[in-house]
Amino acid sequence: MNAPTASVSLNNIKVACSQCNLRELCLPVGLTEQEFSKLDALVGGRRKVKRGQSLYRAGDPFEAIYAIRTGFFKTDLLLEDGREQVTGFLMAGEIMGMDGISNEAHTCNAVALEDSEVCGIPYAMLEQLQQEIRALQHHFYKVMSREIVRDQGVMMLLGSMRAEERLAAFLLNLSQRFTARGYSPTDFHLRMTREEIGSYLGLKLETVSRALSAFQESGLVNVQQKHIQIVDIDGMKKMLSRQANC
Amino acid sequence: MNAPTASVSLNNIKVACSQCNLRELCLPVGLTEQEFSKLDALVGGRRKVKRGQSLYRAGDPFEAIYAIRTGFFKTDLLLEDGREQVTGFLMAGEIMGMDGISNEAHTCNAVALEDSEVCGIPYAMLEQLQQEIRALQHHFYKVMSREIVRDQGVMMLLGSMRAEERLAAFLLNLSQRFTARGYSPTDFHLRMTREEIGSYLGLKLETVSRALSAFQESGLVNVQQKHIQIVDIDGMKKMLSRQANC
DNA sequence: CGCGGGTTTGATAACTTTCAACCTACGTGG
DNA sequence: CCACGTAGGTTGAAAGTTATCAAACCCGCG
Repeated sequence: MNAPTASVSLNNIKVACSQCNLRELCLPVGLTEQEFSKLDALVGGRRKVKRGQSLYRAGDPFEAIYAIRTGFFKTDLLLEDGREQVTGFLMAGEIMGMDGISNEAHTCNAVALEDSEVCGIPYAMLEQLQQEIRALQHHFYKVMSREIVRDQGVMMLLGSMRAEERLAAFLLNLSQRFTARGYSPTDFHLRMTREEIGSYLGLKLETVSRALSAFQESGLVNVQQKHIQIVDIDGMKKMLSRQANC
Repeated sequence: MNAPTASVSLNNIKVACSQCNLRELCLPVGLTEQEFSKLDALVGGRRKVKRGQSLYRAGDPFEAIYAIRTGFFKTDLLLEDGREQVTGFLMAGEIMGMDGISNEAHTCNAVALEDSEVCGIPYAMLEQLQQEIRALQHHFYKVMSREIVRDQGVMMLLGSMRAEERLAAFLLNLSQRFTARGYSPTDFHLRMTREEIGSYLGLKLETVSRALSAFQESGLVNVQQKHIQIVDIDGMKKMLSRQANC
């Protein structure tokens, strides 16, 4: 057993991307061993973020992007009057902070919704490494592009759906992302409050609550506080295509 | 006079980025002459798109991104039921098509709202050239990041503003972009219909029309069909910060 | 055991959409 | 060159959806 000695600080434990069970979510496939070892050297190390704490705040100088190892985050913007607009919810394997590239400062806040751990990837080094690993460059463009496509989807949701449709789309999206991580597609725990869901969906918290109650009423879901059980996932999907029938 | 012979097809006229008066909008600053000549070789050539025509459609294989030389575009998604969601309006110097990187296919349609001309930039070659010109890599990441930030702004608009606030934000955004291109900040021509504005802002065309009428009523703007004259630009800006006072 | 954040539910108000009629400008073809 | 057709725009009244305000509830935690 190679137990670490006391002199090895926990902070020095580097992430080994090559060993990470999330690498298929966050890295390109088909890297060589050599490429992996370069990558392992790049990743700056893990950082724990306690529930409620910020990983970064709007205005902070941009230095790194972050891959979530464990936990759950929201990103939001604060308006002058103190109201917040949640712009995204992020889970393990997803990448945060790319908004900061354009101005060399973050434009939103990233707040942990549960105790979480992230891998920091210093951006300057990432740009450097992309010169050496073409697959990484290609992959990273894809990641950013995916973010743009995701945002377009949210714009569509906010621009053209009604409250219940928005909530159905939201739950189905979560379901799909949990599935991709090996969790149940139909049973999950909401890490965010109704107010945060509402902010993300452009609704008030009461409206979110009412929509959930309505779904329960129709037998689409069981809601117990933050625990959601999707009973009729096809019925939920029909809520989205329903617009096609009007 | 070096008049082209008949054998010189118009299609062969290459763009010279180094000569383009929009290069400051679309390229990094500080490129060397040598770098510029590489770039000139890269850009695939101009393409004219007549009003109403598509530059690309959702589902088209992704081959290139496009910089707008002249004209005006909208990007939109078509829902199953035929309704459209406009996701952006783009003008000279702006770059389109980055949504296509993630799936190697475009996810939206790009339609010219007036006779336009674009520079196609084959994506594979762009990735290649970034290996040679670091400044280009950095710049292009910034462009994509800016797109993400822009989308966040739209999400905020759709998620937390009322009809008149949305329209005010929209007009001020146009004003600012026209200004950056040397046009009047207060006098401009809308290239899109009320319906397209409405789709972009998550409103019905009648609501857009009413909001414009209300602005005219309050002496904020003069509206004559598609010609907009902003009379009280500070008043418009107050419409946005107004939320802070409630 | 009680407090407080988060949630649910009801009644009312505010906003936006819908439906409908009418108007305006522009391009086409006689 | 003018008339007419049509797409786009404006306005009004009614309906629908969501927000707001208010009260009560639930549950975890100190």
